[in-house]
Amino acid sequence: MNTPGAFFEYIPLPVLLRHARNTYGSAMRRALDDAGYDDIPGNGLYIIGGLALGGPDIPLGQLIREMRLSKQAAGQLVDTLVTRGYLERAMDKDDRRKLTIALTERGRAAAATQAAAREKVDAELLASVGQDDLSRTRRTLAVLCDIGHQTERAPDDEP
Amino acid sequence: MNTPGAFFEYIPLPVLLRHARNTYGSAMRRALDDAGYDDIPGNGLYIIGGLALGGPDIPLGQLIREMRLSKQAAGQLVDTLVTRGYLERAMDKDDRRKLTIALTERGRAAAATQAAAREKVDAELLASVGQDDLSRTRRTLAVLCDIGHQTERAPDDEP
DNA sequence: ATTGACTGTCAATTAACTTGACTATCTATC
DNA sequence: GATAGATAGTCAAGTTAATTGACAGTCAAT
Repeated sequence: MNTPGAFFEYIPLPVLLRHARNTYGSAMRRALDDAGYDDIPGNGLYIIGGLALGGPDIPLGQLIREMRLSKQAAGQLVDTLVTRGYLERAMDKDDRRKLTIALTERGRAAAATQAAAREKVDAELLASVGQDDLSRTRRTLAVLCDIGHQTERAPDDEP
Repeated sequence: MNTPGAFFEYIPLPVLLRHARNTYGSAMRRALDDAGYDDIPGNGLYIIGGLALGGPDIPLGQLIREMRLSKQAAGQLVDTLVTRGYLERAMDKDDRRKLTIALTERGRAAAATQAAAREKVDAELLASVGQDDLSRTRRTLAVLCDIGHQTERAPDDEP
């Protein structure tokens, strides 16, 4: 990719997906670093972004499954995000096994920074390829996600 | 994504990209596990797949930059892949600083398994969305990669 | 020859994730 | 209602992956 269009006549789709995802990842990471939110662990972006989108009452379990992370790892991740001031834990009053996580003020600010960086890339992409290709791409990616969900199991799924 | 089409009215592109990539990742990983190649570390797939594509003389440095990995981490990764019988190291005879890595027999077999798994997903995707959308998606993803390459630096880049 | 850039290694540390065992809470069945 | 099973999360220990910093060998250009 440093020698654009060379070497590989055919770049595998997973490699393209990885680099494309990385464009967003780097942009978001850099924006957050520049704004002083430089202590968010890797998957933290996923949680913070997901909470910002899904509202404060999004079930943690759903995010965990999407991330393919064991519940222990997720617990640790939430722990550090709480420690660093991005999240708050609270008990779910209907089901006291569950915990609810919500963004703090700092968390919301970080989420806003992250979303802005994402939208900036979105805008560049839209300007380059146009709305039609963008929509088709979205649809194609959604199909790809579904293909995965038909056969997969989470890391700590019981057989 | 476990509740398809629900909750989020708009799934951010980086999230879609992540899950789409994961479809390939899981499929490849499972195929390799089933075939007995169950000791390949995460980024090992990238190296093995990249070598299979680019021929035995692909510069390691290029793969490293694509992976955004420090050279030390790359060295360790190659180490374990050598230890586990997937790669061979050799000195570059023209520039004795460089080392060349090449797939062993076992490495080629693993690469073939991996490629087969990838192509199976490719085929499913093609059957679902058709060649036109697939090509447009590829092009869109390539644009996204380029957007990233305009502004980025590797993990251990000097300022 | 000597300086500087490049390629990779060594050693130690940190970060992220996993496994396994456990508690507490809810749900369903008897 | 008791109790068996499933669900949500925690605790602790261990493993793996990647980082940092210091270094040695090689090349290219004065």
